[in-house]
Amino acid sequence: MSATTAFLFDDAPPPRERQALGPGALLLPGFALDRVEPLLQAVEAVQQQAPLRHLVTPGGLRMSVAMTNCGHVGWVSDRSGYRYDPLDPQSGRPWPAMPPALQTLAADAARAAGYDGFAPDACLINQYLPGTRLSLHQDRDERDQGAPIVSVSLGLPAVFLFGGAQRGDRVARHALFHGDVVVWGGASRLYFHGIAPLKEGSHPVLGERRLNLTFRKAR
DNA sequence: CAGTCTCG
DNA sequence: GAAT
Repeated sequence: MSATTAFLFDDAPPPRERQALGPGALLLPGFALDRVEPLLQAVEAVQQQAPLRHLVTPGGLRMSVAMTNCGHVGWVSDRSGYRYDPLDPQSGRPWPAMPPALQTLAADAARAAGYDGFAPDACLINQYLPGTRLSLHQDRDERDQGAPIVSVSLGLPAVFLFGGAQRGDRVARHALFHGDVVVWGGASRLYFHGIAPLKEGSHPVLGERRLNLTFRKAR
């Protein structure tokens, strides 16, 4: 048996190596794994100040993802459109500050993907329950579109949809697991992306849900 | 407008 | 591609 096919018969999954998803886009498998506990503790603290809630699109439709934010600004959607807001519309107070554990992870992951000096001012926290999806979209509400996007997956696995610059471009599907980080910038900064409906399941740490942390430099 | 939806 |  060759070394490259041995994994087919092992108990352990094959090693997952970093993978280019597009020009300037990289999947870093397990990059956040050794920091999960501090990350979850930080997220818990944020949620306590700014609870997860379902936003409404400009068309008036309720998003299936439950969201909250931390950092200087937070991404919000309502009947008037999308925007980054320094205040949590639900409380009228500023979003919780971005915990150092989150800021550091985002900067480290960006650097590992070739983006030095990433200093996010916004962290969107998305909770997916089974059935939750996020339709194909672009991240284009950031004033600073030179900075990359850093996305951290925790809990249940998901299928990441990664297309191209045009909505009609071919869409690739990539499995994302607990601890994975995806970074995209440069030529793929405005690429369409999304999450397929989450499959049922239970994760040993997070239970029947997936958390996604998305870091942006909005201004 | 459209981070959703549905039809073909 | 329509919708709100």
